[in-house]
Amino acid sequence: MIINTVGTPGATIMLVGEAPGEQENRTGKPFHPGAPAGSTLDKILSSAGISRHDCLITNVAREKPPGNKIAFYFKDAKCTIPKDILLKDIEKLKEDILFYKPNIVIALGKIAAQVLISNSSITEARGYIYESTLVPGQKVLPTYHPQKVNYEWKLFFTTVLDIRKAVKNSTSPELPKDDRTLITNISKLEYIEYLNYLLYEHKEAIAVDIETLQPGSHIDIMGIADSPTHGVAFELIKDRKAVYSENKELEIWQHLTEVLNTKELIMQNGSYDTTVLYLHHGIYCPKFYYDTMVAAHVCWPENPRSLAYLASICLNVPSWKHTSQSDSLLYNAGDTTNTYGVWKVLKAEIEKQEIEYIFNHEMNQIEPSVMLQLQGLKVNKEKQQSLLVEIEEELNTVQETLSKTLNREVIFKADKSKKDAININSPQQLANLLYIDLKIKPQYKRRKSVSEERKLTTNEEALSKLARTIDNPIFNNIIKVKKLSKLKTFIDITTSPEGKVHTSYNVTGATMVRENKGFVIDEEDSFKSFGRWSSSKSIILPYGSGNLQNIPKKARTMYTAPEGYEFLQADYMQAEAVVVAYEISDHKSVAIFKQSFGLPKEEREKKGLDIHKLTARTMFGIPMEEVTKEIRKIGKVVKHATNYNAGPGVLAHKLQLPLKEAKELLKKFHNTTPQLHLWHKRIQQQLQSSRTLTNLFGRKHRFLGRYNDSLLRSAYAYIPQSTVGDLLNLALSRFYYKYGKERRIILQLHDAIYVFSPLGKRQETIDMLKDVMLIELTSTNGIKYTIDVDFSVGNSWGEMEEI
DNA sequence: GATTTTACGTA
DNA sequence: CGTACGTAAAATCT
Repeated sequence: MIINTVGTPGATIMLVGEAPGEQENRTGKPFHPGAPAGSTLDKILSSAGISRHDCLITNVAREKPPGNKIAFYFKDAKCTIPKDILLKDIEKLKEDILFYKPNIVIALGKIAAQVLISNSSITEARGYIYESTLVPGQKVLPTYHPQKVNYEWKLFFTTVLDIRKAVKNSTSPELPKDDRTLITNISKLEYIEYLNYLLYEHKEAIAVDIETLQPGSHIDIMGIADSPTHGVAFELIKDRKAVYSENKELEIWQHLTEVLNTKELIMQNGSYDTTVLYLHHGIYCPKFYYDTMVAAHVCWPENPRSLAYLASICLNVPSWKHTSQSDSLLYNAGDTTNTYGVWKVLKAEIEKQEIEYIFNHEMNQIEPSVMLQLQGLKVNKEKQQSLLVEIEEELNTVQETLSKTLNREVIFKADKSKKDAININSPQQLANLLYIDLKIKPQYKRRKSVSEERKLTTNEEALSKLARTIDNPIFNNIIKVKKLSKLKTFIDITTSPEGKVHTSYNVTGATMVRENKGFVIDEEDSFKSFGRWSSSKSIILPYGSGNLQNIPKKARTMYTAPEGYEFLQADYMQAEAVVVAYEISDHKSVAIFKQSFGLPKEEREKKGLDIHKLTARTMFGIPMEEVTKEIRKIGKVVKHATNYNAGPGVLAHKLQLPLKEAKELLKKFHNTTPQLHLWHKRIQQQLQSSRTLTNLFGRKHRFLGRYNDSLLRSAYAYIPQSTVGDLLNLALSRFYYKYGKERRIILQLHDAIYVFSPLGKRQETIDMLKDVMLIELTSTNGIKYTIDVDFSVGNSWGEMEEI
């Protein structure tokens, strides 16, 4: 059946989808309201304030392709070259656009975008207005296809904003006017004049953005915007050669330094720019007050934070990111002006949401995080070497054993010259060996839902299960190999010329920049974060394994304190469990935390103040004396698992018990601690009414995913996890600004701070840490409390003892 | 060579 | 049907 354009003649908006589906084919209506995509489209339109009666609706292809596979209409797998049969439909689409003359066409999904604007990357193109390549002069705005939104519900928010933007632009057929002036050909003399103007006459903040060359992160373009409509890009390096003589460049930098030291600054991910400016030019940027990435993180933590994304939802400017390589100066000027524009919108949003406190709290963390990145951490080369030797020896022993038992050469790393050998670290080869050659009962990965396809696995969970059920040392040896090879990756690392490793701490959570072919680009698809820092490889100082928040204990031993210092670690005790206990008003647990506050370890043990013993005791209804080590462990695991709503399967795995017993344990726990389920109910109600949760510091998070169990679990974790994250980061920045000159912070590990303490000044350091870390919290129902801190010391990061 | 998948380290 | 994060190495795609 041929499905033609439907809708209200005279409508100013035309929606163009991909091809009719099953139901459309039967009913003759594109995006039939009963079909999944049609019903999602209706939800999107209504959230954007319109309905399908305000639109003309059509598809690129007018007939359902066989098997619903759109690739049927194309000559290439990427669906860019249409077959003749589709060319006829495209011609019809063109005729319809010319006949109905909509003011704006919305391209839903990549096929429509490919046909209408010759760009099939929706992630890159969406949210911007283009002139159609199919119908010259026609305005087009691409966004996600409703079916895609169906699969990835978090895209709903963005798609609605895109439609709203299209509605705003539907009052006339003209392309939006671009009133920005982007200066890219300014002489040195004019530039210095401009810098002087900024310094002496311009009153407002300025937006700054540097472009850098990799490797080395050298600044080739310096960008400044003094308003959302005026930006200046100035080139310092061209074709990898300095544009100016040393003296002239020095003169420029002197003026720049003065500007950057004096003006209030706006930046997008200024963490990167300020690190480079400080490392290469000694420029400090004391008034860097406004970061658009931080602002977006506190306003919309669940959405992307790249400048291209922010500009698409905050501004009505043309798309410019694709010019980064063809015209890097124009691109940079676009970056700075748009950063300025985005800041103005986000500033208003911060005020509207009343989250100035969280914004400033995050801005305060940038300097300490930059300091940590620049400072790095020294590796003890001798220890590193001895660890490597130790691991190699152990690996060799297991290699021999495994080769003998299998009667086959065993290797731990891909090696094309050894065709008959089996690589234990290859999931595929290992699966073949175990499940085909040795005919062992296949193990499947745990699935998130039953509809997912079953997949073979050779992960540790599967191997340890096999080791328990089948009496054969091979499984434990394989596990050993995998563990040792993994450990080796943390030890066999390159260090800087000074023998250090560096990490980039990301205040806004997930990494936002990545290096690609020597260019630093925005990471488009990672946009999570619960307010904790993440740690990743530094592009500026790329030494070490990158992430310093996941180093195994054994590998930590190669990080030793410098002469005259010791590692001192300050840890929030049971932090998340304390937050949960107060949130749910678990009076028994609260009493334990209260009584043990400030007591040393021995004292707590003497008085039996142990939260896990309490859990076990309450669950089993036995006196404290009868809680053995084993029973306490059960209490500990159950407490932990239930805090995050884990199921019986996980509990059974962790305690190595049959599923039935795990179920009974959970039942026992919930019978004795009914408050937990009640709290989960309250969270569910909040999510249903506003989709928003607020942690104890006022940090808000909107949960935009589809309302299901996975979203709920994520939500249950939010308040304890993000509150502890904010608590520690508040303490860390307080320490940095108050004691940073006397004591060096070394590491941040989510609920712990590490510092170097001079030998003989341990108590002084502890007092400083206590001063900044003991912060009073107020639970949601108004109870005030403080999470206790414990301290450990050691010569190396890996060997620390509680004191 | 680029991208995706699998596995696994930490709090 | 713990959550959050990041990286290494293998597998797969183009």
